[in-house]
Amino acid sequence: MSKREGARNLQSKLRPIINYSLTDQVETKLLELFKKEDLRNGDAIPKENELCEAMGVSRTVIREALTRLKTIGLIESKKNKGMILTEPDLLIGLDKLLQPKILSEETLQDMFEMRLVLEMGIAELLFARIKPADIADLKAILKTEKDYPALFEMDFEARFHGRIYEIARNNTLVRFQSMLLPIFKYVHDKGLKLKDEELPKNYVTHALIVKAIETGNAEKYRDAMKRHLKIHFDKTIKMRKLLE
Amino acid sequence: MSKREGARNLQSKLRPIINYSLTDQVETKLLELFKKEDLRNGDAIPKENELCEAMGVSRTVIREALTRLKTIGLIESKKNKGMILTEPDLLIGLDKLLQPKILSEETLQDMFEMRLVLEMGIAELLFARIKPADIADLKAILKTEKDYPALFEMDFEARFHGRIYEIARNNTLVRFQSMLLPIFKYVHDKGLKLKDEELPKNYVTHALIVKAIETGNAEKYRDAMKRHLKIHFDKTIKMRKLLE
DNA sequence: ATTATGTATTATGTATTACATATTATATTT
DNA sequence: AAATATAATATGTAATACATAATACATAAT
Repeated sequence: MSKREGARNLQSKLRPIINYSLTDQVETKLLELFKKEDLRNGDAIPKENELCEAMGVSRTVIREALTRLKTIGLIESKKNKGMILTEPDLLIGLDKLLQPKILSEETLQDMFEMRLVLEMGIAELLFARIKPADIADLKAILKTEKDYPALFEMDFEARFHGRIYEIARNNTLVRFQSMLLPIFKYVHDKGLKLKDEELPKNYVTHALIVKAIETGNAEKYRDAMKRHLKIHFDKTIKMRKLLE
Repeated sequence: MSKREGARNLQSKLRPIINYSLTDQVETKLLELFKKEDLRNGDAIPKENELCEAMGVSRTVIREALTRLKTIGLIESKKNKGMILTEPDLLIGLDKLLQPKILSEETLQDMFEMRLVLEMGIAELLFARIKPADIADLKAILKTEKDYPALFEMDFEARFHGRIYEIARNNTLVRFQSMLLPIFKYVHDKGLKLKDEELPKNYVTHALIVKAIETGNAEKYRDAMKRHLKIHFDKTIKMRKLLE
């Protein structure tokens, strides 16, 4: 039995000690408190000094735990008023993290695919909620793209596809996809570049997608969208095989 | 013009002063530093005291800014070693936020729909990556569900649908959907309860979905899934109309 | 010479105290 | 009664000191 194996064997008998810091404990206690007291959105929470006394720790620790909760958007503090529970923004912090340099290849690929999944999956909600005025809007957007040459022009993509989610009336998705797009572009650009002549012959433009929306149904929309995104699908499938 | 309107009018001319706290500024500066220095995953960042001196603020402020970055998973600190940049977990903090009580009806609905969208949109990736062994796995899961009576049995749903995402080989989605499911269940349960006899006649079970996967293609899968999720689609469309 | 143990150093974690500052409520002035 | 000054309050910031865990280095034992 090697030294390392010996250590592991010992570990299985003793189990390593996990040392939760005071801040960790306070954070947990605070979350428990909110739950126990059934505090809602907008309700005030105890003052820092009250928390110090109640938990028997320094204000430093209390404040660090509170800072964490503020960071995830669970509470808000006003200079004299104290602190209140807030409706947290699920996408908070995401904008700071969704940057190519700090994410692994793996995660970037995951996000790339997530956008593809969303574009395809939105169809049902889109058709359930679309109104005539929305189609007019989409057509207006098309006009501004008249000489739409490039395969992936950020601004165009953001506006057009963003509008799709707006029509589907899901605000979280609207915001999420707008955060996703820069990542998508990055992964796209980094991947194997296609020469112009390699562009798929039957490339589906936004205009064709609008047509599918106007005259078709969920399946037709998806068929158009799938072809619009074809090279991206091809690319991610190729990439994922390389990562394996 | 009311007093309030007057104030608003004045505001449009003057624009309120936004007062970034020291911590805010330090946080921004830190992020800039990481970018400027092109720091990567695992790289060490300056010591707290060095940062204090460099920026001319107290360690209190530095530490509060650092706590924020730790909270979103951007850096990690070791007791004597100092701090390093880490690959942030995009889903960090989400588990603390994805709780019915602290989210608005609107956001809950958004999340409910997001799951529906993902289940439908995953089809392409699923079929691009599925292997024979995966189908066997799915069938094994079916066996454990043999007397699958309920419309939405958390554990079954989590295992079956989770496996779908695993097959699609997107780890972030796997984890995301597992966090999403409790929310989904909550929204589902809260909504109008269906009596047994109201259950759709042609309710599609997991078994039928597996069949669609085994013998079909993306469209067939989606058709099955759409019918499997039909009452949920119906419900969310009804709900959203109520919210308008 | 090698291994185990003791020691010093280092950087983060926690505690304490003090003061600054913005907001609210109260008191005062006109 | 309305405008203004004042006090009280709770968070934001600063400074200092010490605790503690991890590492490197020195030392002693075999």
